[in-house]
Amino acid sequence: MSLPHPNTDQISLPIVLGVLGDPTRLAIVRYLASKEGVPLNCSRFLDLASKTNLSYHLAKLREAGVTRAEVVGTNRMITLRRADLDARFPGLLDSVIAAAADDAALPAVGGHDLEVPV
Amino acid sequence: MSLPHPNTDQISLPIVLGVLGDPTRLAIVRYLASKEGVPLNCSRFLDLASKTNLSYHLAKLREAGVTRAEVVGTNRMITLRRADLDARFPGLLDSVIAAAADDAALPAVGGHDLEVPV
DNA sequence: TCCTTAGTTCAAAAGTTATTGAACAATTGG
DNA sequence: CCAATTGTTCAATAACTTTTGAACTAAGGA
Repeated sequence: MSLPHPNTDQISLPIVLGVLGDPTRLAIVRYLASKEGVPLNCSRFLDLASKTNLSYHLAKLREAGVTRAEVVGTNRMITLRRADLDARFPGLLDSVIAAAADDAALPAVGGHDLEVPV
Repeated sequence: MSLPHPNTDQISLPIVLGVLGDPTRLAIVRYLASKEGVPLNCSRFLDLASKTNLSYHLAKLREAGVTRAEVVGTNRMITLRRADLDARFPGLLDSVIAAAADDAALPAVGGHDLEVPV
């Protein structure tokens, strides 16, 4: 079973901007960008919001085409749709991430760094 | 008498993104960008919304730090805060404008091209 | 001075988004 | 099978945003 995602040409600029105009979601994107390539499950974002609320924000990001969620067992592995966003809106994601990186007012995520237990 | 504007370091990324995540405001910004350097008065945007509603959207853009409004007689002359936005969020405005340029779903503005009667 | 033009403000209504807790479903491990 | 883990859905509420019309202010021109 898989979750609904827009395809690349359906990604809309105002919707993407609107979705990124929320500090919680911006923090999620920033964290995904900092671990780019590594699929993360939802619980990695629990310092940002409650489980229910995260489900809501992650659905918004997915429906806007910003993230992709793959079902793996009971997990949803989440990645940034970097290639699709770069194709559709060149430079946008990079400038947003760079701007978010030095915005002290944004909530931070992280600490428990155990993505691949060696 | 002058209108309140945030100064450059007060411009916030989520607020800017949120403000741009509205098709009417994105169309305003796109039009300002297409006439960059030329200050435009509010009535130039009347194909996008009613006068009252424009006042609302233009205030949002101004309060977010995206535009500057200068009072000249009974007019408010509006410009993009390009230098400030570029300083604060390098590349962001350009990528948004470029993306908006080829988004057919966005409302268009223009036609009556009489900014400087020659 | 009076009229017009340009834009704002206000209050109300309508619509949308965010947040919550309780209940649910699906998978995995013991 | 049972329990735990992971995440969703639902309904309710709270909080914000958008849109509207009527009333207003302030400047400029006749």
